[in-house]
Amino acid sequence: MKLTSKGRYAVMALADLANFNKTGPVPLRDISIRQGISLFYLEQIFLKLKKHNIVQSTRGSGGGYVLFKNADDLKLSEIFSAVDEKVKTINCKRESKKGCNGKASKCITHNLWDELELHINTFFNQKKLSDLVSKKDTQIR
Amino acid sequence: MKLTSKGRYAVMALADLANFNKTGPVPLRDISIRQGISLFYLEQIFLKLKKHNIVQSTRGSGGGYVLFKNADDLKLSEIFSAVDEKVKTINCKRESKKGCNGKASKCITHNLWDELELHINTFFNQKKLSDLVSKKDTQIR
DNA sequence: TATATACCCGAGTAAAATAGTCAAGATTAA
DNA sequence: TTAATCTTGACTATTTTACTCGGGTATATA
Ligand code: FES
Ligand code: FES
Repeated sequence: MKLTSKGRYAVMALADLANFNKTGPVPLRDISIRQGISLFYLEQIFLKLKKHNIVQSTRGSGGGYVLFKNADDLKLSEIFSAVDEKVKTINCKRESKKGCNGKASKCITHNLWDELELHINTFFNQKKLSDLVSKKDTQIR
Repeated sequence: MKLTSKGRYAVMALADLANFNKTGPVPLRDISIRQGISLFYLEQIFLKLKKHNIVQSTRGSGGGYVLFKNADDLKLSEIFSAVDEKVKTINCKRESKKGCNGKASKCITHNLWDELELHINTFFNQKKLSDLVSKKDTQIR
C-alpha cells in the first residue's frame, strides 16, 4: 500500500507552484530544479493537470503554469484523480455488480476494503493544497 | 495507492480460518477452495503468518492451521505487518534522518504523507479480525 | 524576422514489484 | 505403510512504475 511517484510529484509540484505563482507563470524547469523532479516527467504530469483544469498554461518565452483556482479551493483528491492516482483497495472485477472472482456475492472482506477506501478518501477530500503552502506567505497577504 | 494481493489474501484467509477453526485445524486446501486462492500462494502467506505467531500449525493427516489468539485480539495491522504489507507514503531515503533526495531538510510534502500514513494505520489498528467474522457464529457462543 | 524559451503530445523502454508456480522434503494420523 | 499436510527455498511470468525521447507548436523579445 503505497503512493506512486506520480501522485507525490503532482502534489509537490503544485505546492511549489502555489508558492511562486504570485509573480506570474512558473516554468516547469524551475519546478524541476527546485524540487528535483525530472523535467520530462513533470511535463507528463502537468499535461494531465491542465486537462483537468487544475493549472493554466502560457506558452512561449516567459510562459509557464499558474494555478487555475485558489490553493484553498483545491482538494488533494482532485489532484490525485487528475493524475490517475487512485485509491483501489477492492478486487471486484466488475465494480458495481459482481464480487471478486466473478462470484455473484460479495466476499467476506469486501465491506472492510470499502470502509478503508472511504477512510482514505476522506483524508484526501479534507486536505487542501493550501495546507501545504508555507505559512509565511499566507500570513503576509 | 492500492493493497497488494498478499495483504488481501492474508486477511481473507484468516477470516475464513476464524470461521472454521472451532472444530479443529483447517487445512490450507479447504481455504484455497473456499476463497479461490492458489494453494501455493497460501502456503507462502501462512509461513509468514506462522513465523509471526498469528497462526499455529499441525502437520500430517488431519492437520492444518488454527489461530494463535482470539479473533477479537488480532488487529489487522498485525496481519499486514506479518506479510509485509506496509503503508509507505513517504519517500525519504533514510527514514529517520534525511529527507527525500538526500537533502538534509524535509520536503514540502513530508508532513502531509506522514499524516496520511498515520491516518491509514489508525484504521488498521482499530480493526480486528473479529470484525469480519460472520455475525451468526459470534452470536451463538 | 530570427531566436530562444516554453509548452504539447505520443511513443517507447528499463527496472522494479507483484503474483503466482514449482520441486523436493519432513511430519504425522489412521 | 500410505495419504494428508505442512516446510522451505528458489524460480518465472506478468504487470506496473518511472522515466526518457523526439519532434512538434506557440509566443515574447531582441
Ligand atoms: S473485495 Fe469485493 S467481493 Fe471481495
Ligand atoms: S517525503 Fe520526506 S522529505 Fe519528502
